[in-house]
Amino acid sequence: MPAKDTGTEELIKSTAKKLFFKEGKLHATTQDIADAAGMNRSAVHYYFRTRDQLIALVFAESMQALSLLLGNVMSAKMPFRKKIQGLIDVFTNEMMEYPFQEVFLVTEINTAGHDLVTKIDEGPVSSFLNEIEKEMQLGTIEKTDPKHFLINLFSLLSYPIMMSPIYRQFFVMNEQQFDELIAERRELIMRTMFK
Amino acid sequence: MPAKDTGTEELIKSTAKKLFFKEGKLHATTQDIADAAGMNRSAVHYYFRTRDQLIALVFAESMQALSLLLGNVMSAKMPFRKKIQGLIDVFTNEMMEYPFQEVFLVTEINTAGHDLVTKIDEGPVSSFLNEIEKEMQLGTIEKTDPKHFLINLFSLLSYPIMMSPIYRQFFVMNEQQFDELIAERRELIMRTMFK
DNA sequence: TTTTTGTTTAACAAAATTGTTTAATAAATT
DNA sequence: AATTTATTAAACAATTTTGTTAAACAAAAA
Repeated sequence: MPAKDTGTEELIKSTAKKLFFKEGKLHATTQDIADAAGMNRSAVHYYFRTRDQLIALVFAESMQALSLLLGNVMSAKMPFRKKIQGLIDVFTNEMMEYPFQEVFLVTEINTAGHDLVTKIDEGPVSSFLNEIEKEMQLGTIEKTDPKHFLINLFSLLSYPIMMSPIYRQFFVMNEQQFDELIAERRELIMRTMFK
Repeated sequence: MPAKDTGTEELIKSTAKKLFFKEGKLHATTQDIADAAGMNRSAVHYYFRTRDQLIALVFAESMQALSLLLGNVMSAKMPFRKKIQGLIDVFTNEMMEYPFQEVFLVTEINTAGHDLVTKIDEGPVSSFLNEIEKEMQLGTIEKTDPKHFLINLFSLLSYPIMMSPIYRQFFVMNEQQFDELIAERRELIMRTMFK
């Protein structure tokens, strides 16, 4: 027998993620996925039974990965400023690779009603909120609900990238020009968040 | 004959918008729309022929409406600060009513490849960018590419609302609590954009 | 070599979604 | 009142998408 080959299963998942997260094709069918992966559609069903199960898995893994990624940076032993710099770097990279991941997640929640509470570790976030609050008391950053600080940060990081198909047309820029604009933002966001 | 009744046609469109923009059900079928509008699915086809045409129309109207809404504020004869205040108010209201409108637009562009250049009036945006640049020279706001100023503004306005299903779970807040958080942001965004 | 096991595909079947046609209905016009 | 026109809905048909089954295939184990 062939040694239990995890390759194909992984290929299907990563292809699904490519279509959903990279290309923003939220309506991709199992046929679309099979085509993009260069295989028969039955393989998709063989490994994941139904489209819904594949999507549920992609959803769960996406949440887990994001949670882990952010959790690592948030709970790292670093000075606050460095941590924010880390968050900006890590999250910008993630968004550049998967611009529509969050769009997929929110749409899935809206349509299938997934429950992500069980899929994320609240710990790092809640202790990071405390850290933000301390920093506010130190006067490094403006005093508000620390949730606003986090929301602002992710807004400035995510929105421009996930909405790039709209804003690229709006500002009449090609993909490269827009990428340069995004690159400028790492420093810009840093300046905006402090002071 | 019955006087050409625009009521039903409008009802179908507004119901489609409700599903797409308000509830974020991007996969809504013609049956879903008909059900939500309380009518037979044939009516949808009678008025719009195909699902694609209905969606194309909803897309175009959405772009037009947004363009008009923002254009009006941007080209209003007001001091700069007032104009930003106006943008914040108008856009927050729009987002509160249709949280997933932009998600719909970007997904449509990704899947159907709509071309929105023809659907928006570039004039107001480009002259508003000039106005932002002048303000930067006056020193009211930080000096960068004025596009960043606009992108920052819309990021802070849109993202938290369109991602609320995720962040509400993230921060363990119910709908009302989150709405209060959003309400606080009008002033917060104003403070963030200036200084 | 021949089993056994896991993988891939083709063929089939079922379900969901879309689109059309035709008939019924109702209101305005002639 | 008869006719025309616009609307609605039921019935039907076509297409798309999903899911299953059975056979072919390949590689490891017996």
